[in-house]
Amino acid sequence: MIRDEIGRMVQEAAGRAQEAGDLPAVALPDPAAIERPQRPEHGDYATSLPLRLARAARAKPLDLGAILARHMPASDAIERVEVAPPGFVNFHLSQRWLAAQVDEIIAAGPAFAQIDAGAGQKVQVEFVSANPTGPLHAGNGRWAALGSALVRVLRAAGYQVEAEYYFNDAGTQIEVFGRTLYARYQQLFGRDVPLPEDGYPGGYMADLAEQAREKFGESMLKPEGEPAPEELTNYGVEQVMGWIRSDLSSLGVEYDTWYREQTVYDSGNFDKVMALLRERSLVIEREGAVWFATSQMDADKDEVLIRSSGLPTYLSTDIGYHYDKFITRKFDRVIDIWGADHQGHVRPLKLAIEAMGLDQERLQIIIGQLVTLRRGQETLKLSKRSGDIVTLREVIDEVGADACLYFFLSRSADVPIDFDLELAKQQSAENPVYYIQYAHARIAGILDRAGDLPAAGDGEGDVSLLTHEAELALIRKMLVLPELIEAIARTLEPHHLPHYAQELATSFHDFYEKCRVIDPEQPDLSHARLKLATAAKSVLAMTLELMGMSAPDKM
RNA sequence: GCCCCCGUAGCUCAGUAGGAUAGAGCGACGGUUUCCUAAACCGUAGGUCGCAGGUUCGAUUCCUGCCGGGGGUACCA
Repeated sequence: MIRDEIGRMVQEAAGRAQEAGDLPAVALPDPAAIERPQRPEHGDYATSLPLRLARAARAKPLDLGAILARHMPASDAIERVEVAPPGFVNFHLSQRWLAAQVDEIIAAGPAFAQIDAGAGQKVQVEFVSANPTGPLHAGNGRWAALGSALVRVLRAAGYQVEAEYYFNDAGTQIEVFGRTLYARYQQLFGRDVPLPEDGYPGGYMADLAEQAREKFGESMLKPEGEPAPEELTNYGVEQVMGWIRSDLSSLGVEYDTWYREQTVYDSGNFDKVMALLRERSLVIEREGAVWFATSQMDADKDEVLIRSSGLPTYLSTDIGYHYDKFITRKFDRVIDIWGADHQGHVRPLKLAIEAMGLDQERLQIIIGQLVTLRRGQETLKLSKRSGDIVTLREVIDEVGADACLYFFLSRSADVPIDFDLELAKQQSAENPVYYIQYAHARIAGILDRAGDLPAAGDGEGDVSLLTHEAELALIRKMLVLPELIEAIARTLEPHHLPHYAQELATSFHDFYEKCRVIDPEQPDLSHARLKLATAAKSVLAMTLELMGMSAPDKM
């Protein structure tokens, strides 16, 4: 990345200046902070190092800037180095170097978006992980979009990434699910059985019971008063898991591992981690329950691990699950994406990680604010337990997978989303999604017609002919992608991706208006522009792919 | 009460580990097509960055307090 190269050059300049005695031996920031100025006249990159060093060096920022500029190593990429008040050093890329990047981008192909920030570190990203007690609802789509984009970006950034879905196929909610299903099933045979009070009221449970009847006939019917047969519950859970997988798949979201909660027990990891916590005297028994003594650590209250009923809590299995992630499967880093309604679990789980003797920092939990769904004025509930849900499937069918991904991805995880289905449908015609995809389709159209053009003088097209402002602006925009990937991998904030895609499309559309690509009168320039279009198509496609969106050749 | 997140243009939101004159989309208003897709382009209007202090050469960005909104504070997940 040219940005990093400039950073190294600035450091080198500072080092040389110190050797030459022009700059006092003050500590230099590592690495030198390179920014992108907001205004074009301030160049492509800038550093405020002079302002930062002024105090320690007891010198005027402008003088320091001049010293740095004087000691900057020569580079083909940089045409001009300027010192600007109050103490910036601005770097202008050379037009020739910029134009040459078009060939570089084409030659690199997908590797253009590949950087090595991760150095092969093993990272797991776990997301969605909704209970298999009902179909995914619209809000779950947010975590699907965010998580899958993050996985792709981290891979591009050189991490070895595994995407994982955690199925809570054991525990209280499954038991309730089973009772509800069995009640629905019995009703089909005329038994007057009420739905459990705490059960799942959604209509899909009745559909599921109907399916069960088709499969099992009445063989699941047990004598009155007996509990729900395990086989029926398992059947229901498997069905729901199938729905979930297929919904995610139609969003283009792929997982490497579908992990089952039951595995935490079967593998012995649950017992191991409980024993570990006991060894460290962090487990106490009180009021008939077993507690994790987090108040002895950095918390103001203890947490229940095993209820007085003997059943483990969600927290305790999650602790076992994370023991499995770190100890058994040896991930260097684990990223969990949770909704804000789970934020209370962050502290206790992190304390458990610490209790295992691991650095808390290895577990990063992204807390995303919740999605509320509305249809016009009517606010819709997004809870399986309250019954009336809007499924992710409905949203995908109504607004399309691409628009859905784009919408969920374009907002920071820190802000709640108010999703208006009516509005989403209305706006789908003038959606940014189409704006971006249209740019890709436009290029495909141009490349299709390129055959009509006479051959270029040099046989392939000399990119140094690309000197128009709009051409250079497009190239500059393309060069942002690797920097963006680095930033997203560092901040775990993929919402920059849609904004970038939009800017890139704008740069292309602007170029398209101002520079005619296919012009038989100017074959050399045309071939150079075809290369630029080819490179832009490639970068656009990579950006769309990182978001999980399609890049159509025709619209 | 305590903890977490948010408050930026009429609306929806960006602002990339404090930087130089705060941006985009939509909406509003006005323009652009003998020419590769007008699902496009160009222009105009629109802001005391919730309020008040503090740190700093410099704060939308960091700290404190207040106001407003969302979430959490269960032997639910």
